[in-house]
Amino acid sequence: MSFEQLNLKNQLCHRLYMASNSIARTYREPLAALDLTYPQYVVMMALWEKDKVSITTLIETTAIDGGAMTQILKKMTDKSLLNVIKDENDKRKKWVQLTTKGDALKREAACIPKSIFCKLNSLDSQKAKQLMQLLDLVLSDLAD
Amino acid sequence: MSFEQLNLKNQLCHRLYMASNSIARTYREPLAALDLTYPQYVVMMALWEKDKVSITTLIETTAIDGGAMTQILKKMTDKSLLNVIKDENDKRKKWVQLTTKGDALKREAACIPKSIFCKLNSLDSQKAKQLMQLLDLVLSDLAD
DNA sequence: TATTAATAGTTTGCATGCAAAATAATAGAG
DNA sequence: CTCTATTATTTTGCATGCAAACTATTAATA
Repeated sequence: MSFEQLNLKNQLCHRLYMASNSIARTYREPLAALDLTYPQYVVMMALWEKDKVSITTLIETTAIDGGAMTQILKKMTDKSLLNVIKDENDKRKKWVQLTTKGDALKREAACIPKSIFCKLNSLDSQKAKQLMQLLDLVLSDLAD
Repeated sequence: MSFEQLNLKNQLCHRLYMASNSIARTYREPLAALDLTYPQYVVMMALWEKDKVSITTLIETTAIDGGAMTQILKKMTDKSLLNVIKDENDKRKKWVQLTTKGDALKREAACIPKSIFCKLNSLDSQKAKQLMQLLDLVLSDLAD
């Protein structure tokens, strides 16, 4: 009885695990310059794209864990990047809104995507697009 | 000035982040049945493929953080899945070796890869292979 | 309307990932 | 053969990811 299907080299999951960690690690340095962690950067990107959203929406958009989100928003509030505002009508709900400082940070972050992409020498635009499409297939298949 | 490059939809890293978390989450249930976490499962796969390796080798093979590895091996030792043995000659070095129980677990794990792959309906063998190759490009580009 | 179900967020406990510092021991250079 | 550099592993501190329990509110229903 062979167990080739258990070889690490055949595991898509392990490739994803390594690639995801590897690329997140690559972001560490440039993001440290902005005093942001990777998940915090994801939150910022979400808000730069659409500001003033509910926490639930932010969780859906970023795919960041709800429990972690509470802590992340707390830290980002401490850094004056955003404010969390209670909804007047629905007292369960809260809104997240960038501060002027948070919005302005967008300009400093603008160069990051390109600087990362430049390190991916083997990946031209077409392959990057292809990779994203394949990842989207995985995501839609595993969607709850 | 546009900031499209910062849109979440254009971020390869965010796709990887979501896909990696998503697939690891998918493994949780089947692995819980074996009382294994995902990184512990990766360690097991590495050892099923090649037993009796040094911790350094195991870290390289699995791409698991060294600091985390110490804890993981401790927990797996407590579960009698493996033993960590000091090297006689080089007292810095340690060897990791599966127990009979640890080796036997391979038979129960053998069905897991297929059960996961079955959930990836959109991903036929060819696309899976393609995806792995693209991920390998990313990995080699970002290799230290 | 009194109850019950569903929502929106937070908290908690556990398991990493990661960088940096700390230990211990072997290898190398002079 | 010392002194120093390198190697192997552990420890520490911080930031999540995740499941489950918990709190506070609002919605739905009998």
